[in-house]
Amino acid sequence: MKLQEARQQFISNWGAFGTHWGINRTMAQIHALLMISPDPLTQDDIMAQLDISRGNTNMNIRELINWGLVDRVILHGERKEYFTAEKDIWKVVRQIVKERKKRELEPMLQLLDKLEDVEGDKRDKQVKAFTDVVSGIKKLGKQADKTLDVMIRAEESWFVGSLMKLFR
Amino acid sequence: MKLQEARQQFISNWGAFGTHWGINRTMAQIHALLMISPDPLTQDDIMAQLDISRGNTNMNIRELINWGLVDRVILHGERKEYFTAEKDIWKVVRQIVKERKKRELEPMLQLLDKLEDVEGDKRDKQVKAFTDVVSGIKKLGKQADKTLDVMIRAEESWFVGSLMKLFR
DNA sequence: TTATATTTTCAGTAATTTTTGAAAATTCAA
DNA sequence: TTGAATTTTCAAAAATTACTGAAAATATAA
Repeated sequence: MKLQEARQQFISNWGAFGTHWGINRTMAQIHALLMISPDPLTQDDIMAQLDISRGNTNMNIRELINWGLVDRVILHGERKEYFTAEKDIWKVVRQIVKERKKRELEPMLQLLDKLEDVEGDKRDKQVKAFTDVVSGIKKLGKQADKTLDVMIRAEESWFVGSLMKLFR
Repeated sequence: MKLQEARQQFISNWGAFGTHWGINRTMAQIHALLMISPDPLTQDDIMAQLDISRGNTNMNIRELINWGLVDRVILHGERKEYFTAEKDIWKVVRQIVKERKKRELEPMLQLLDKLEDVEGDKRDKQVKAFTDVVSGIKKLGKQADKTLDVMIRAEESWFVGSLMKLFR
């Protein structure tokens, strides 16, 4: 397969993949494009390569910067801003995990704390079913929270090595 | 907090949570409702409690059944079908992991295999950047694939126990 | 069988999300 | 400063996704 075709396929599939994970298609495509681009790109490069509007490009780049997946780069003597993405996939995954933990897991755990001490007789089937499910989720969520904390701090070699031992 | 309010909050938040993970709101809400319901419910119960149409209810129940998260139940001497959801959150998570692995991770790995052997000189910066990223993702993906396989087969106690040791 | 209860389908509609593009704001070289 | 280059904003339009409700299909009791 030729490079150009392979790049297109990668970008398009990474975009489709994103939509299954609550990330919008364009944002995932910009991320894909920047990951496979050896040099930083300008907003106009991205617009041209993905054939999308200036506004769309700008908003999604900004969102990628918020997620910590893309950085602004100032190039010596250039007026325009350039953008670049982390290319080490392990670092990318860690960054995504870190953000999603903060944005989703932590608020969910807070909610569960509130919901767990619902009024009513634990003998009531309805009350029991509810609190059992809520505490189960809370327990698993707390475990996940701790595990992810360690993972976020870990080096790739350490993590993969440990997992290898654990999971053969 | 009163049970009814807590249930409402749980259902509504579980729905919002789902949308961040590529699952539609209603499907996640039906799942939430069934998880906290001690007894199986009919389609009409679900329609009434979530205030949604028959068609919507039916389609999303079927989808939940496809995901292996909800089961049809025939109740002795009853004409109507009843539905129930797995309440052990560890089993729920394992089932979701299993499905997503099959639906997303495996096809992605197949694609990466194809994309990895792109034509062209490895000295070419463009080619190198592309293949480096693709092989990096493939490597991590394969590791994840193996790890998840073991997780799917594991008992909760084994998994949590091992993680505890590993991650303090 | 037949009648009735129940489930499923799906075209049309509604709601939500994404994208555009032009105007406003900002930046920076001269 | 000024003004051209560049970035940002955001109302409106387009695209996508989800939902409704009634008709069709299916299942079951009599």
